[in-house]
Amino acid sequence: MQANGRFTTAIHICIFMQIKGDEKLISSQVLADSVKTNPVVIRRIVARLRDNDIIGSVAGAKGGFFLKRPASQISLWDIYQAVRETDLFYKPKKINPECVVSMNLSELVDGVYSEAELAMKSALAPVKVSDLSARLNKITDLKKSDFC
Amino acid sequence: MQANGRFTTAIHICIFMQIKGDEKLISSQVLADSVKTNPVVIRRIVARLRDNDIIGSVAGAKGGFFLKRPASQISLWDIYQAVRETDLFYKPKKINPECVVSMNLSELVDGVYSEAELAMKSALAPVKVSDLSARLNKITDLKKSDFC
DNA sequence: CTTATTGTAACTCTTTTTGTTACAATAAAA
DNA sequence: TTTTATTGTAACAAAAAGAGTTACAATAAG
Repeated sequence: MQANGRFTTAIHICIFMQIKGDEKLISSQVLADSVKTNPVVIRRIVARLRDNDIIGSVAGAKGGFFLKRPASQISLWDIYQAVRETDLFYKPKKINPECVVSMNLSELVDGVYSEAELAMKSALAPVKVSDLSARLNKITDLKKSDFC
Repeated sequence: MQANGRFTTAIHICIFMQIKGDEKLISSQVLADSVKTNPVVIRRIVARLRDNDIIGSVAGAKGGFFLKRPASQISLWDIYQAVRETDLFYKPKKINPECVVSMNLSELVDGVYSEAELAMKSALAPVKVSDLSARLNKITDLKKSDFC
């Protein structure tokens, strides 16, 4: 899996919670079953979403998670920012002080890399969790009962 | 280093070759010194650029690499495509057949992920290796002699 | 022939990510 | 108040991806 496995899983979590978590707390175990992973992996991703005010949590028996905002106000860009660890592109740390190219490379690519990231933002920001849920509904004509 | 270390290094190589490799072959050893890595690492990246008609090579003594096209016709998008291994975003391989969200997630994110990639292309494609070299020239007022 | 170089395989080392175990903290419920 | 279900997190193991290294056949210049 790549650095962005978290991103796709976080989207999964948010869609799941919109559909299934309406007025109800969802546990990390239920999410883990849906995603086919370990509850701790879920809690780690949720921790990042919690830090970014996307998800809230309740401890103790019958505790769990809930969406902290309407799904229509959670964009894929919000999620991407919450769960990403490293920069989109790598900037070199080993610099050869005797080479003008090496010395200036970071500065040279800096502008373009920022542009690329902004471009990505412009693609991800307009898409909300609710848009994906709506499309899922359209695809599957789903009833709340008929999924895990 | 991340998955995209290759990308930045490949840009480094191309800029270096435009400035220093004018009418001259550049060896993997010289590039490795500039990048502060091993010649084999360079040859591996160059192999990808070669497969994409960005760089050509000559074997044997006094052999080396050369830009196969004018630097003004090599975009960062060309380089990105040449050296990238995995998709920009991860699509899940473990699918839970009992969960509608899991079952349809790939299809749900597919469109947005493509849009994000296209957005990135629109940022990277207009920038050519020659643009970066030109800016390097402006920054450093470089003479061919004064770098490694 | 000798030498310098690419191309590539095979392997190790390092870093990143994911998975797992364990347990304190918490709150519901009996 | 004890039991139970749950989050939060630390610590560690396993897996995957990358980068670095060694080795060597193939090639071409001199």
